[in-house]
Amino acid sequence: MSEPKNQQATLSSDAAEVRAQKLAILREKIGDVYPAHFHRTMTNAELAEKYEGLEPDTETADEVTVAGRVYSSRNSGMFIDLRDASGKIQIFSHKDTTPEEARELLPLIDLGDIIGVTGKVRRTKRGELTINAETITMLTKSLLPMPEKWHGVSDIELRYRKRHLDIMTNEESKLRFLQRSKILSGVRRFMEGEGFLEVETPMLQTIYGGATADPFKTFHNTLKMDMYLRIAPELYLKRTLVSGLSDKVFEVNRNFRNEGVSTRHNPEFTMMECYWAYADYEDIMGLVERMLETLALSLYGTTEVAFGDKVLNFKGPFKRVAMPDAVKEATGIDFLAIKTDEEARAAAKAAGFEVEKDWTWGECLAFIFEEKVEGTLIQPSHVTHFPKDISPFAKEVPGEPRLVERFESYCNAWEIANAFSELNDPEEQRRRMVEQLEQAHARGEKDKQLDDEFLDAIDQGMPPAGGLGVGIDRLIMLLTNAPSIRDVILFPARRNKVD
RNA sequence: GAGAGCGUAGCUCAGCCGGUAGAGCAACUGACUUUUAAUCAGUAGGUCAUGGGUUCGAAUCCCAUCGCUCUCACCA
Repeated sequence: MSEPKNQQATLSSDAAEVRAQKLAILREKIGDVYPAHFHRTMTNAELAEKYEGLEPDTETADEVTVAGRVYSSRNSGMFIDLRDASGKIQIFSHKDTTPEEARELLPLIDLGDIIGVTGKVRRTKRGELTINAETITMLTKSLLPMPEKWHGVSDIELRYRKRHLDIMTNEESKLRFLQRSKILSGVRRFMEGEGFLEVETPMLQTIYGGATADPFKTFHNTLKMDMYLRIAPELYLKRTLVSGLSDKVFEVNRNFRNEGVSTRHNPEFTMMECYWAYADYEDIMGLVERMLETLALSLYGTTEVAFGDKVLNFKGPFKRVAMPDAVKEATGIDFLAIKTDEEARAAAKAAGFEVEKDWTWGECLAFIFEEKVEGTLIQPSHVTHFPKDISPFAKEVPGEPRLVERFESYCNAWEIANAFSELNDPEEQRRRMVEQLEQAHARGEKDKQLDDEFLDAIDQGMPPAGGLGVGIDRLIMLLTNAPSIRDVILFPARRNKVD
């Protein structure tokens, strides 16, 4: 709708009004409803662990202080389930054990409020670890109702727009974001274990490059110039490699691409890129295998990971297949026997593929690969020997100059990694970048410029190296059984909505 | 960008061969009191996304707009 509705509308619902009234009463009664200082003696999980062996129907003299959000309330507040990030604890308030002053607060406490409780620990005869409340401290009054307690928030739009409600009420969602953090730190730990140094390179760039994608453009006021959010860190990481700071560098950070949004694409996404001097693309294959295996093991204790109705096995070594071989097997077309672009197009056309009339041999090969092979690559596998035409930063395969030492790792038919033996011949690099630039300009991409600073660094001499990029969000999807990239990004890109 | 589908109470959902809006949870009032989605009785809550049209009558049919989802395209 074009006219924004009054924001007050959401607050005027009964539940919210009642909460506002309760807040006013609380302010009158206890003063500060949002106190700055409160210290718990332990988390709910620590409490559960400490008293794991406490028998049912047993009281202790141990006094503890806990804090958390009220998730449910039974018997008019006599039983309250309090949750902090670590877990749940039951609070018991009864006239025999809880002073009048604390019990007076109970009618003013709503689901979703954050409270602190001090009292003695016991386990009820039903086996529930419980604190007999002696003091109750209001820490935060919630002015909005909690989502339905049994189903949580299931409206997909709400789950993405109000992620706090999603995580608050959906255990699966909470777990997935915990796993995301674990995977991210796992990637860093793995790379450091392999001897890589984490570095940070610019996200704001004056010349964008390192991939083919539309950038986000912005403007620097003081420098008075256009800048771009990076589409890849590649060129800066290579300049770092030239420096000799480390022979193994990596970066985990956001890339930005001004393109389509889908279940597998978010305009900003997390990429891990690394460059390894004196290594080649085959060394990188081993690195990818070790990394995925390590991550799966750290999450599940096994390399077998459920995804939808499939089971993905990340145990290395992965299957390896050269792109021309894969295409030959799938279609019978032997690209290595085809000499010219024209013959390649004719062969593709004869096999029923619609090819553009200016496509090269390599473009035809890659197209047929995507059409016929990509979708079959369910278990983790490496596809090697890419056409040079679509790989401006990779070294030629000795004896077959139309192919390069490049591989992409696939899983569940998605590309999850892209790696090459990095081109370090300055003259060849310049030729290919000029060619790429001309193609970009021909496409109407007029902002694309030649990165002279990068070429200058390559002129200085970059050691032979293997390089790798891993799409971390997709990797997380695979490792956490998430059907959409929005399920693994806390706040995925949304259209603005005024309601 | 194209196609298909969806949008009903704070939340989860019924109702959709057109006859004037319903349940559960949450809320409120009361009862009960060692519960585990507590229970019982009652109350309140909706411009059925928005705007138009067809009709005696529209949540329901049609059109447009907004938002979302999926598929495709672009792209990894």
